[in-house]
This record gives sequence, structure tokens and C-alpha cells, in this order.
Amino acid sequence: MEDRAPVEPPHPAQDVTEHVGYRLKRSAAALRGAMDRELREHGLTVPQYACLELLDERPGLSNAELARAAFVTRQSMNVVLRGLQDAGLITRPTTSDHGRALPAHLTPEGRDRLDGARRAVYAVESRMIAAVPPERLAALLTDLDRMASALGG
Amino acid sequence: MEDRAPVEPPHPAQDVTEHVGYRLKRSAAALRGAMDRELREHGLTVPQYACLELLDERPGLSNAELARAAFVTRQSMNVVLRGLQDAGLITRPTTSDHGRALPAHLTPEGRDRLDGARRAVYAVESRMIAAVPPERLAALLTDLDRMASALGG
DNA sequence: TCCTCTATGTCAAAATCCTGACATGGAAGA
DNA sequence: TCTTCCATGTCAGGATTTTGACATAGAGGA
Repeated sequence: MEDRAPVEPPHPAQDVTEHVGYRLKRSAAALRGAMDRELREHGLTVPQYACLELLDERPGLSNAELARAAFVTRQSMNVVLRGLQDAGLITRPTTSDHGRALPAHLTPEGRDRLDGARRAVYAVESRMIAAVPPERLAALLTDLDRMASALGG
Repeated sequence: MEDRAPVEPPHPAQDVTEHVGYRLKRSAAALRGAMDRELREHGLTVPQYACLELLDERPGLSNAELARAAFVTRQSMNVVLRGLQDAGLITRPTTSDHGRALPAHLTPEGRDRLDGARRAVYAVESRMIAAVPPERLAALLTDLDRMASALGG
């Protein structure tokens, strides 16, 4: 359609909105907005949901590990964890047996809340996936991965 | 490589980090971080740079139009414009001749600053683009676009 | 053992961004 | 004409996130 890309362009592109970075930000912003709208009905923010999802997958993750996995700073993740802890969705020991890392775990309430939120988020992701030809999905995933790795992500 | 995707999975995926949304966020975060590092040397933030780039392409854009194009709220863009205005990189009339929209324009200083910053940002984008097979680049752009549109972006 | 290095958790301060709200200006329709 | 509706710019407040800094705990080497 709009791939009127000339061969060997002197510049990456003329129109800013045609840049990969712009498209990337647009897609990420759209996803973030859709997730925000859905998660609000479940009383969760996007970082909180991401945190619950990560802890469900890998129980015992520490604050710093969660921060790296969610692409935020330790300080930001700390307030997220505090909120989840106050809401009774996760537990964290006050002292650590090994090092300073405090392993976090989901509570049964946290697991329940995650179950509901996950359904809503998966519906959003399904809508997003449905927009790309199925035979290109795997390539899209690997390309996103390579781009992130190329920038030290 | 890692596309050990079974046919017709009951759930979109088991591992969170395999989800499209997670990859999208990872790539966007890596790009944002790399741009932040580069733009800091030019005394610009990412929203400020985006604003300059948009104004170079489409002079006379109003605050609200810039906000939509940069995926932020009008209020956020307003403070960005204020900063650029105080730095003497853009100009905005205090009164409007038609409606309430105040058209913004780059100053010569703004154009100069943009030139330097653009080189740094383009280098980052080139590194990112180099990571994906050239024959898949066009498809990647359209797929990102379709995903954003599917979510009302 | 002692020293250095790295990683973690945490605090304080600032910057950034968003939500809610309000007044103004133009457009569309009765 | 008048009225309703929408878009824009702006203000105030709060929420979120980041930057900078500090103390602590473990690993590795001299």
C-alpha cells in the first residue's frame, strides 16, 4: 500500500511519521491506552498488571528483577509493589535470608485479580494480533526482539 | 528460532515475555532509552525532539495537533512548547487570527538544534533498522500500523 | 583477612505526565 | 438569529516516574 520506499534512500525517510520509531511509539501508545481502559475496570494500572503477570510466571522475583523485566526503575517498581502489598495482592518478607533481595509472591487474592484482568488484556492483545497476517506474526516477534537487542534493550 | 508456537494454542501464549505486547514495550523502551541518551547531549528531551521534528515537517501546527501527533495530552505538550519557547527554539503568536489554535513555528536556532539532534537520532534508528532483514522492513511498518489502528490508535 | 566491586533496597527531591475543570471561539442546525 | 455542540488553550491538583544519593550484603581477588 504505502510502501513507496525508494531504493537506497539517502536519509532513513523524509516524513517523520514514516519512521520505524514513530510507528513503534504509535503502536505502543495505542496498546498502553487500550490496556489502561480495560484494567481500570479491574482496579489495576498497567505496571501493576505487568508485575502480577511476572510474579505469576516466576514467583519469588525481587524488586530489582521485576523492575528490569517491566522496563522501569527500581524506585518505580518499589512503589508499585507497595501498592500491591497494601491491596493484599502480593506478599514480601520484611527480611531476606540471602542477600538483600526480597522475594515477592502472589496471594490468592492477587491470583484471582490477575485472572480477571488477564482475560481483559488478552482480549486486547487478540484484537491487536488479528490485525496482522498470521504468517507474519512470528517474523514480527523476532524482528521486535532484534530491534530491542540492537539498542541494548 | 524460538517460534516453537503450537498450532491453535488455547491461550495466546504461556510465557508473558513471549506476548506481542511485551515485545512491543521492550522495543519501545529500548528505543526511548537510546534516544534519551543521545538527545541529552543536545539538550533535548524525547518529547521536545518529537515536537521539533513535527514542526519542521508541518510548520504551523497547533498545540492540540502536536499533542495528538506525539501521543501525549494537550497539557503535557503545552509545557513542552513552553520549554521550547523559553529556549528560543520555536515561536508562537500570543493571539490567533482564526479560532483559538496558536500555530507554532521553528526559529533558526530551533532548526539548527534539530539538525544536530536529528543526526544522533537517525544513527540510533539506523542501528535498529539494521537488525531486521531488509525485505521484512516494509511489512514490519505496515503491521505496526495495523496493530495501532486495530486498537484505535 | 582485607579490600574492592557489584547489586540491592530505600530515601528525598525534582521532573514529568495525567485527570478534572473552566472559559473562549467557531461551526452546524433549528 | 439563536442555540447547541465541539475543539482549543489554560489552570489547579494529584499521581507517577525519574534522578541522585546513601547504606548494606555478598562475591572475588590481593
